[in-house]
Formats: sequence, C-alpha cells, structure tokens
Amino acid sequence: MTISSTQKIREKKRRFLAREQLIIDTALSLLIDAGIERVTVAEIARQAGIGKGTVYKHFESKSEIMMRIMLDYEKSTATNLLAGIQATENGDPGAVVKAYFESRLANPALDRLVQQLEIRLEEEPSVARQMEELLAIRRSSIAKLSSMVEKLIKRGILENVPAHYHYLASWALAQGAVDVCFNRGFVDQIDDKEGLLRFITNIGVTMGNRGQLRG
Amino acid sequence: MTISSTQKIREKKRRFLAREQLIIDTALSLLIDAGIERVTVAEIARQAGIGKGTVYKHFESKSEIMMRIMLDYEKSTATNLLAGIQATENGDPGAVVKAYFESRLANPALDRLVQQLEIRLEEEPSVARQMEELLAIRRSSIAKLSSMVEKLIKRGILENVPAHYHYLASWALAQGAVDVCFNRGFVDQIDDKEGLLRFITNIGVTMGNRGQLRG
Amino acid sequence: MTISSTQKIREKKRRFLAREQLIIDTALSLLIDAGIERVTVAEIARQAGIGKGTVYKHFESKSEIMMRIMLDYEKSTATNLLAGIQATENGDPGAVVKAYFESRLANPALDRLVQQLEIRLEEEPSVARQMEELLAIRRSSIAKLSSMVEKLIKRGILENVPAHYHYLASWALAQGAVDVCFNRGFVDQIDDKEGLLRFITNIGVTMGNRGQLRG
Amino acid sequence: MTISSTQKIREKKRRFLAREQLIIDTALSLLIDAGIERVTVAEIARQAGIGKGTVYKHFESKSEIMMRIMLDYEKSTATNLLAGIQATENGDPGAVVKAYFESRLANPALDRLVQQLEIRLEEEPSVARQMEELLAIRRSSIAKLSSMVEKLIKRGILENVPAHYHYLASWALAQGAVDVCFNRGFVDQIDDKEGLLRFITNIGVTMGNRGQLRG
DNA sequence: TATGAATGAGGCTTCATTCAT
DNA sequence: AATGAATGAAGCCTCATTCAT
Repeated sequence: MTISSTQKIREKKRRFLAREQLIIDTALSLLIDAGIERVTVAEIARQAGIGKGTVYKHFESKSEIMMRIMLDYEKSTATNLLAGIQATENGDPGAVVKAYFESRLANPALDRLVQQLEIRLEEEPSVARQMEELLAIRRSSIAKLSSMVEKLIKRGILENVPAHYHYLASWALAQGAVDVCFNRGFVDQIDDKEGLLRFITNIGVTMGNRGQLRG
Repeated sequence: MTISSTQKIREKKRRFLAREQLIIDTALSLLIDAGIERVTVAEIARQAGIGKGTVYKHFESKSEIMMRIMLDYEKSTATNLLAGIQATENGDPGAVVKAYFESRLANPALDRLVQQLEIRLEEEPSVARQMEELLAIRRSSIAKLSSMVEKLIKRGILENVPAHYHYLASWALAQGAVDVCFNRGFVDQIDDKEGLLRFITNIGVTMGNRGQLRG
Repeated sequence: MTISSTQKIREKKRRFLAREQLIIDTALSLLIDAGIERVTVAEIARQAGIGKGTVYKHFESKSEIMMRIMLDYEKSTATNLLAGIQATENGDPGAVVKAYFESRLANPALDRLVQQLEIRLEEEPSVARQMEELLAIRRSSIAKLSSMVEKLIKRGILENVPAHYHYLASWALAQGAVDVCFNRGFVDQIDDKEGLLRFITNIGVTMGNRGQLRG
Repeated sequence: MTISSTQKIREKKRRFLAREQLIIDTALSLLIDAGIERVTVAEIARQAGIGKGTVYKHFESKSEIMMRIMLDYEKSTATNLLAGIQATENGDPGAVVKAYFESRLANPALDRLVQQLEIRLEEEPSVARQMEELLAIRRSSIAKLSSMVEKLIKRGILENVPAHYHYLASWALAQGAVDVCFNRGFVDQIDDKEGLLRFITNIGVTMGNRGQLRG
C-alpha cells in the first residue's frame, strides 16, 4: 500500500497545484477584464467555483495572488529575453530587441495589467519579499543585457553611450507601446494595430544604432 | 461704501479660489507621494488644514478632484504641444517632438500620476463629462498633429506611413520614458537621468525620419 | 424725526416678518413637493433667495421651521373647528364634523405633511416647548368638542358612548381620508376624488349617530 | 456521512435564516421604539449582537430591510383580508371589514410603522422592484374586494356608489384608527382603547350600508 | 480539507449649524 | 444685518481576512 499511498499524495499535490493555477488564471482574467479596483477576492472565488476560504489556503493575501501573476510574467519575459540575447550573440544584432518587443506586445492587456500591479504592490509590505525576488530576476536580465549591449557598442553597432541608455530606451518604448493599445482617444483611430506595433518595433530595433542619432 | 463692499466680495472670491487651489495642490502632492490608493479625502483635508466638509464645497467628489488634476495637466500639455507645432511650422522639423518630450518629462512624477488617474477614472460615471472634455482636447491636439505630420511626410522628412504611426510612437516613447524614471529595479542604476532622458528624447526626434528604418 | 424713526422701525419689523413668512412658505412648498427627508436648510434658503445664515436669524433650527408650520396649521384647524362648533350649537348637528372634514381635506397635501411632521418632531427636545403649545391648542379644542358631543348625546342625537369615541372616530376618518389621497396603489384608480371625499365626509357626518350602529 | 453532511448544511441554512429573522426583528423593534430617523444600521447590528457587515450579507441596503418588513406585513394583511372575503361570501356581510380592521388594529404600532415606511421608501430607487411587488399584492387584494363589494351592492346591502368608495373609506378609517392610538394629545385621554377601537370597527362595518347615509 | 458566514476597520459623503466678514 | 464658507459628527456601505463547522 505504500505505492498507492504515495500515489494518493501525489494526486493530491497535483490537484492542489491545479487549483492554485485555477485561482491565478481566474484572477488574471478578472483583473484584465474588470480592472484592479473592481476585483474582489469573493469574486475570484466565485468565478473559480471554490470557497473564499480555499483561496486563503493557497495565498496569504490578495496581494500575494497579484504578486504571483507578476512573478510569472516577469519570469516568462526574462526567458524570452534570454532567448533573444542568445540569438543576438549568434549573429543577429536586432534579435534581442525584437524578441523583447514581441514578448511584451504579444499580450498587451496582460503586460499593462502587470504594469499596474507593479505600481500597486510597490509599497505593499506583505509582498516585499516576493517583490525582491522579482527585482532579482530583473537585475539578472539587466546584467546580461548590459554585457550584451557593451559588446555591441564595442563592435560599433550601437552608439557609445552608457549601456543602460540602450535597454532603458527599449523598455520605455515597449512600455509605451502597450499603453497606446488602451488609451482612450487613441484606440478608436487605430484601425491597423498590427502595422502600428510593427512600426514601433522597428523603431525599437533601429534606435540607438550608430549613425541614427543627430541630437 | 460700494467700493469697499465690492473689494470685500472680490477678496472673498480670491480666498475661495485660493483654497480650491490649495486642495488641488495638497491632493496632488499626496497622490504623488503616497499613491492613488492610499490617499483619502480625510487625509487631503487634514494635510490642507481644512475640514472634510470644505473639500465638498469645492468638488462634488474625490473623483472630481482627481479629474481636475488631469484636466489641468492635459491643458498644459496641449498648450506646450501647440507651441511646438508652431515652432515646427516655422522651420524646425524636430521642434514638436522635442517640445512634447520636454513637456512630459519636465515633471515625470506628475505625468505618471496622470497616467494612473486616467486608468482609474476611465470608467467612473461621475466624471464622464469631464473625461469627454479631456478627450476633446486630446482629439484637437491630435488633429493638429496629424496635419503637421502629413506635411512633413510630403516634404520627405518623415517616413510615408499613416500619420498616427508617427505621433503614437512618440507618445509611446514619452509615456515609457516617464515610467523608466520610477521603475524599481531601474531607478537605482540611473545615476545620470538627465543624460538618459536626453538620449531618449533624441530617439524621439529622430525616429520615423526618412532613411532611419530598416525593418 | 421721532416719527420717521418709528416708521423706520416699523418698516423694518414689517420686512422682517415678511421675510419670516417667506421662509415658512418656501419651506412648506419644498416639504410638500420633495418630502421631508429631501429638504435641506440650504435648499430652503436658496429657493427663498436669502442666505443660509439669515434663516438662522429667524429660526433657531430646522426643526423650529417645521414646528412653526405645524403650529400655524393647528391654529387654523382649531379656528375652523370652533366655527363648526358654533354652527352646531346654532342648530345643525352635523356642522362640526362637516367643518372639520372640509378643513382637513381642503389641502390634503398640507394635512399629510403636518401628520408627518408631527411624527418627526414628536421626540425632538429642541421644540418640546412649542409642541406643548400645540398640544394645548388641541386639548382646548377637544374640551370644547367634548362638551358639545355630550350635549348631542343628551339630546339623543349621538350614541351614548364616551364623548371621545365620537370625535376620535371623526379624527381617524379624516386622517385616513387624507392618506387615501396619496397612497400609491390607490391614487391611480381614483378618477373622482371629489366624489370619494364627499362620500367619506358623509360617513363622518353620519357615523356615531343614534340608530346607525348595529355592532 | 452523507446524512450528517446534509444535516450540517441544513443546520447552517437554518441558522442563517434565523439570523436574518433576528435582524428583521431587531430592526422592527428599534424602528417602532425609536422612530425611523433614529435607527442606524450600526445600531441594528449592535442590538442584534452581530457585526455591521453581517447585516449586509443578508440585505443589500438599509432600505431593503425596511422593505422586507413592509412586504411581510402586506402579505399578512392580504392573507387576513382574503379570509375575511371568504367569510363574507359564506354569508356574513360584515366579515371582511371586521377581519380587515382586526388585522390592522391587532398591532397598531407595527401598522403605523409600515405606513411610515411606505412614505419613506416610495421614491427609493433601490427597492423599486420590491415596491412593485408590494403594490401587486395590494392590487390583487383590491380586485377581489371590488368584485365582492359589487356583489354586496347588487344584493342591496351596500350603497350603490363606485366600489372603491366603500373599500377606500374602510381603509381610511383603519388607517386613521391606527394613528389615533399614537397621537400625542389623544393617548393620554384614552383609558379604554379597546372600547374605542371596537366603536370604530363597528363604524367601519356599518358605514356605507344602505340606508345609513343622509348626506 | 473546504467552506462561506461573520467581522469591523475604514472610506465616501451629507448637512445642520456656526461665525468671520 | 445678511451672508455663505467652513466645519465635523454621523451615516451608509465595502471587502480583505478569519474561523467554526
């Protein structure tokens, strides 16, 4: 019976984790659809078809759920970035930026939500530890980016300015591109979002390249 | 006696308006420092040194205070943009973008706050009318930008893509530049914010110019 | 100049009293139209075209304004009742009841308002004194009614039951008749209010007469 | 285990409903004792020994609690009325009126409270639906009364006037009778309330009967 | 273990009344 | 004398979190 007991425990764990993911997915969906202010724990539980108390078996607080969404997203972005860095080092100088933009613009609603969550949770003491973890991931990506950018500068591909100028400019443009997708006053005149985002991505790829700036 | 009476009334009005400004300034300061969620009407009143009820003599609701901040900012941005358009039409093609970036990056904390407020008030029915007013201002600016961009395209200065590609890209970059200033994980490594913002502004000025994009 | 000074003072008093009446009339009109809960002192002042502070020069409190309306109404009702008693003693046994009903049903909206005000102010300590005055008027009327009813009983016109049975029954019917005029669920089916009120008034005149009750 | 689980759920439901009733009863008691204006949700909760938030698990708003009291009362009155109509159709012409009066005068304080609540909630949009339900009950009762009254008119028992004259007169007298019980200035002189109410009820039974009115 | 009823701190807003001008 | 800006107590309601079952 040891085997079956082990199996039971595994099954239990599996179901526990599945439930956790269900909570996250439900929360994510609600947060995107209704906006951060309008989502309550009660509603998450209701939509997920579980009890409110159960939510608190998985997460210490509402903030932790949101933090988890951020963390998952940051990890995924970091992974995509890493792949881009790899591609760049394999010869295509624009690959990182492209990968980065595509990663962030693949699901602008999610990206924007995470932007908002970050502001919301910035000062939340209850998730300070996880926020630190998130920042560690970001710092690690940044370190890799930095060294990559420095190589490109040495190879004469990028302008010779501090490395962070380059990747922060990219970050900024991507961040803003996401916002463009949702700004009232813009959305109604954008009939060709794909084209716009391609245009912006191209700018991202080109900007900071040697010979581009006249300032 | 008529004179003194008139003077008294004027003095009263002046003080009333001064108090209104005091409320706005106090609210603004708190919103920037503490974050939208953490600011209450009670706290605004306390910081302004007035009673809670007094706030409601000047504004119908908390949302209206925030809306007012947005509106003031939008108007100021529109004015700066207009001046930039004028300068561009007087011969300097990069003037608009430069003016726009300088306007938005002059007080990034305020710009970022307004970004957040817009998201927060987007669906608030109680300020729908003022939001419409704000969008009208924005639309008017956009119309002027559009015609200006089209001229620059005709003159061969800008890439021949839909006009809104150009100004939305600028908007996006400015938006993102503001965020860069506050993103935890970035701020600590930016020792030379001025340089960075100049770099980004230059990108803004250059991007979309003919011969810049390789896509 | 003594004369002119006296005249001035009189003129002032006259205007002061006129203003007081204006406040009462405005309040009355608002109370009837909007309902007791929805009338504020600010609105009374605004409608009357005077300052809020001025209202408080005439009345100690909002309750006092309402009390004054009640008192005025009670006095008017008492006067009408007295005339009716007189008429009854002059030979028409039904005159009191008729006068009473006509008095109360002449302006049902006002009567109903006063009913509501009485409930509202019943326990209000700030107008306890005036309430006492009102009750004194009522008691005085009751005393006269009592003696009149007793005469009618002796003359064999009314049933020989305690005098207050008679006049309280009348009071009740009048009170209810007023309510009928406003009850949702009734009003829409009353196309002939005059006829209904005449019918009820007739009941009032007849009820308690000898030979009417079978119980 | 299924049984005990089912039992547990039932027990829970029972207690939930019991608490709901507790809230209603507490509210009712406070409303009668202190008057509508002086009852707050906080006080209801305190008196019921529960938290403020709990009240809102059972009712959407304070108005809904009051509406519920009204609805319960209207239903009970309608039931009593129906029984009276039945009795009248079984041969006793005065049975309806008697049943109706007894129903309303059984607990005058409650009846009066409901009168007040109706005025208060008349224009409250948040309970408009329930108010409609209440009026539907009332209309249904009225329809039955109408047809009954018409029969009695045909049988020559009641005066040949529009049917609603009869039942509205009854309603009015009952309404007023309730008010008599509480009117300051009357209550102190009523030592024999039972007798008075019997007297008034008799009037109700007799009034409108053929040969009673002289106009 | 899962549940959801219960909680109460805390937010927004109203309005009678005061008082400096 | 008249004004209306200022006040703050008091009310309603929300919702993250707890805990008994």
